[in-house]
Amino acid sequence: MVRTGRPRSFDESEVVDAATEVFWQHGYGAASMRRVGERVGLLPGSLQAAFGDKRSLFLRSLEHYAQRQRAFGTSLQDPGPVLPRLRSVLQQIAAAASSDHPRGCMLGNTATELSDDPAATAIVRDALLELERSIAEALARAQREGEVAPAVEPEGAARMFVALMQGLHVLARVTPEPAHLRAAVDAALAPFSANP
Amino acid sequence: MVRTGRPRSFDESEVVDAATEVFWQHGYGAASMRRVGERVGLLPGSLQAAFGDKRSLFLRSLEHYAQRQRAFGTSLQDPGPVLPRLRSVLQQIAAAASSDHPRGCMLGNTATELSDDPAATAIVRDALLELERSIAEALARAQREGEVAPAVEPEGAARMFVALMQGLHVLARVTPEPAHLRAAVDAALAPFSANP
DNA sequence: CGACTTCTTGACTGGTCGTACAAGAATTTG
DNA sequence: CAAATTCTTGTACGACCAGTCAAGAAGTCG
Repeated sequence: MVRTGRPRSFDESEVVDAATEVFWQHGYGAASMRRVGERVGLLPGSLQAAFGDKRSLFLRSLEHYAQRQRAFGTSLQDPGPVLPRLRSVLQQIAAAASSDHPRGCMLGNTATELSDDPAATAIVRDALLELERSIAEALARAQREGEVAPAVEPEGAARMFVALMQGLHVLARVTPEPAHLRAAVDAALAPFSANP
Repeated sequence: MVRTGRPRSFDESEVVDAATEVFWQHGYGAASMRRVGERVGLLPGSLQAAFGDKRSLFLRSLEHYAQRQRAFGTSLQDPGPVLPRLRSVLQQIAAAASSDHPRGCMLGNTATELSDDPAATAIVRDALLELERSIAEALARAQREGEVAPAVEPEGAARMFVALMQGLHVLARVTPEPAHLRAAVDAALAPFSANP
């Protein structure tokens, strides 16, 4: 069955990209369909026809964001030391404190704003659980290779790191000085190294 | 100068209490003045006359919330072991995961939603900094008394705990099982005890 | 009691929002 | 070329919102 009729004048994935930016920056409630439309040169009607209602477009943007986040989790599985990579990502989050308009993590933002929406929370939960698993596996491997102290319990530690990441995103919004948060990162990582 | 005229028919602090509940639960954008008014039996006009615009009422509610939070910080200064008290508050946050409608921490919620509002972020920043100082002082004292391991750096550790608290609030919104988060709490606290 | 002040009421304004819809434009199929 | 199909356009609708305001209600002071 070949699709007939007038073809789309826009690239669907570009619109999802733009919508993700808008929802990420402003949140679900404060972002309007008109704003998303203006950003890509589309009128309300076209958006509705192509993506359905606002919530549908948001959920699609959230999935898109979650998909991008998976890249970090899989990169942790690459061979080599794990703690420096963990430190790097935490410090990147802390560094957002010096940004003019830190926008946090869209997963955490959504958890905060839309905790009553089952579909949204499911996407967030799945993405964070997957990240947690990736970190736990990487920590377990690093432990076997002698990088991480034997006393560490990888699963609990991974959950702690996920919570810490979300907390740093929140604090980066109100902390003017990134060094402040880097101290928290150092304190969290200090007990993990096998070499005292 | 005695105030004349018709007296207020409502208790101002009761309205602030109610407004705090509404803003805490729904956030700034999703809460309406009418909703706050209905909760205490006031019409829009009365609210405006008594508290000014919506943002003023919100900032007052946020200050009210921050003031209540200070109680925990000062309670940490009481003599006696510190780590059990720290564990207790973290586990209480984790326990919110089993609540029907976890509403997180109003400070973190505000940081996420209103990071562009200077007055709001200032209140959040001050409250979290004060909490951080309280934790750092308590940790330093516990360290002198042999409860906390000597290798711990109290200031960095305090910042880490504040971040962890905010992160747990976020995760509690999407995590159905509190035990999941309690494992993160245990992992965070494990390296702090002086007795291995 | 009466003048004065403050508060409450309830309607109203201007604006934004999500969404629906009808008419025209563009493309494919027969 | 003509019919069918799909997309774009622009407008319109109903709902909700923050904030305003005038008129009446309820007190206090002289």
